[in-house]
Amino acid sequence: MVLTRPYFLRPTVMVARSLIGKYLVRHNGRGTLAGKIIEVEAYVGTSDKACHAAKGRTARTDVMFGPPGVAYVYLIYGMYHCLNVVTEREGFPAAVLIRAVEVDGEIIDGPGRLCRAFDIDRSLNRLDLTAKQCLWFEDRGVCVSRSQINRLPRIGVDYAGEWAHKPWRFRLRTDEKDVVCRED
DNA sequence: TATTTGATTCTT
DNA sequence: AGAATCAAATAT
Repeated sequence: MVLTRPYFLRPTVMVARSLIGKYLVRHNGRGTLAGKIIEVEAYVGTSDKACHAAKGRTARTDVMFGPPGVAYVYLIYGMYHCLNVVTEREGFPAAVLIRAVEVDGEIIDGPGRLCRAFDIDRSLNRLDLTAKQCLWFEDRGVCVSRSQINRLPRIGVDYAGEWAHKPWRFRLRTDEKDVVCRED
């Protein structure tokens, strides 16, 4: 089932954690590719110094101020793209960065490599990810309990001072098998 | 208008 | 440890 707008209209950290185990699905001229999400990061509001929106509403960050469930794709270090999905209400800038997925048992680690594998670039910026066009999220019934998720500091945000330490990176544990499925 | 930097990755 | 490579932010 495709994740809809209300799913993303929630606190960003909650959306980030719940995206672990969901699927990212890409449909393009070469067919359809789906990957289980295993790592994400939350970026929350103008007070979060690591969030691009901390600089205010600019041409670049404008999309984060818009409605949730929309793609925010940007170019980093001149050569790699990063995929985010906008969260929370319109007017509150926040998003979740998709850092790693698993496709057919193979882990695609890192936002730049992920975007390369999924053929994602800035032409997909502002795409509605709830409209099932050429990129969307699916819940395929995979149950991930809180004990299977590691909370870690975000990567590459040392410049953000105190905000750099916030444990807003979520990664699926791969060292532990046969974890009982349970809601919490 | 010029310089610096960065939500990265690959090579040395 | 450093290069690749460029848009956006910041300094001048």
